Amino acid sequence: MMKSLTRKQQEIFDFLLQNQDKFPHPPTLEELCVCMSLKSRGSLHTHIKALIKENLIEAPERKQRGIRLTEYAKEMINHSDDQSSLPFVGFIAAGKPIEAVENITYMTIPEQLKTQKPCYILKVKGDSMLEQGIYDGDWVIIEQRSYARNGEIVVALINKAEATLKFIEQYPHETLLIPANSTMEAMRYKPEQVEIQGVLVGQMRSYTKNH
Amino acid sequence: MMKSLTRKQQEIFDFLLQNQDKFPHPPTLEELCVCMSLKSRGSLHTHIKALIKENLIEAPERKQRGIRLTEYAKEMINHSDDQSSLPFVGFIAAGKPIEAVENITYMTIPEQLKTQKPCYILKVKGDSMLEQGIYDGDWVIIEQRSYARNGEIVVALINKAEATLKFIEQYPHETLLIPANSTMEAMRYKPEQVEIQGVLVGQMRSYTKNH
DNA sequence: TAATTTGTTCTCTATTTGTTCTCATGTTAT
DNA sequence: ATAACATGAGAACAAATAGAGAACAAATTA
Repeated sequence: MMKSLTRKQQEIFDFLLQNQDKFPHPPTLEELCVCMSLKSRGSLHTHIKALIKENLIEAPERKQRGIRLTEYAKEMINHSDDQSSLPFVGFIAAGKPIEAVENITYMTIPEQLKTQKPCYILKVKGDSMLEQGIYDGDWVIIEQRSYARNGEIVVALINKAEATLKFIEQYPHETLLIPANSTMEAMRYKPEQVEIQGVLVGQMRSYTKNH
Repeated sequence: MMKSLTRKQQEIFDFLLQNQDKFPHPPTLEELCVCMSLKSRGSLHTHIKALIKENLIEAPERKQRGIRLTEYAKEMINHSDDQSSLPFVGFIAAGKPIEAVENITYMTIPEQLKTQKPCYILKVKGDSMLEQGIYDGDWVIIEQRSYARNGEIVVALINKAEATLKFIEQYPHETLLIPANSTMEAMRYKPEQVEIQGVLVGQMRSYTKNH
């Protein structure tokens, strides 16, 4: 996240973050040049391009409406010191690795849906937990944890390759991963094949749009 | 949401917002020109057209004296301070009135689970929406609304006595309330027996505790 | 009815702004 | 030392924005 910002790029980004409310209108390149003590719009623009590439600044596409931060960028400050929000990190579909999203976004989550420990959010693809009331497109809140009790629903990594969301039953020589869908079979593994990546603690669904 | 106005457009819109009470009649283009220090009505009109396109100003349709803000624009200032918490007001169980809680509590809800309009939160008792993935103990986010489209899930008040959460189908002489549970029957009412109190827009479930 | 006001469209022009270039100067790492 | 990179200046270009003024038709007023 925010891997490769140059010193100057960081400086410009910080300035925009701190002064976003102070501009009546989003600043133009010319105005920013003055603030940054630059004499050339062109120079500034190369930095702006880099910030656009990092999804921190809106791409204006030649529109003359000033330099404005993206929602993503604004989230960074809002949620950096705020413990009511959790990161939405990717998608989970039974049998595939977790598909990480390119830009992590944050969602404000009610206290009742999370735990004291670190949690993150995944979006469910597929119907393997249908009978547990977890549908395609639902969000799930996962507590980051490497162990589980029998009967909990876990994010399990199988053979270090496939991720899945299933009930878990662990016995000395066998680990069962059980979908809540009667059309699917329970899967049996040796304990060392299954790595627990987290435990389901909450679930959410929107009935309005496709997010 | 007011995506991107030009500087001049923003300036004009701001002026109208701040001075909407000060004009005995809605201002004419000529009067606005004076306020904005413009010499040409035509120039101003292009900006006005842009604001009309953004649904911030009513189109006067050649009527004279017609520059006025839309309801949408007026809402924007009222709802500019949107907070992300919604009130948890009570329990809903099929066939009983909504059971209000004594102390209303507030839950912070992610943007993705609500709408622009006022919403509130209920907790579900019972299994009448089981096959829609809404379980006993789930929270539901309800948009306060007195009408619904067929196929939406609504909070319906029957005979001014019983509240329930069901699919709705409305026909000229009959209103159907359909549970998503194949062991239960659809219920048929006369339209005047059914009062819509809200529409389901989101759902949440905790897997950890009993709240 | 006639005169005036007002909204609307049009053309023309000027300025601002984002964007892309080239060139030059440092700094850092291999 | 060489290459790679970060940084900055400035020129040049195209598109977006902005304003002036003329002309016209509908609405309003006298």
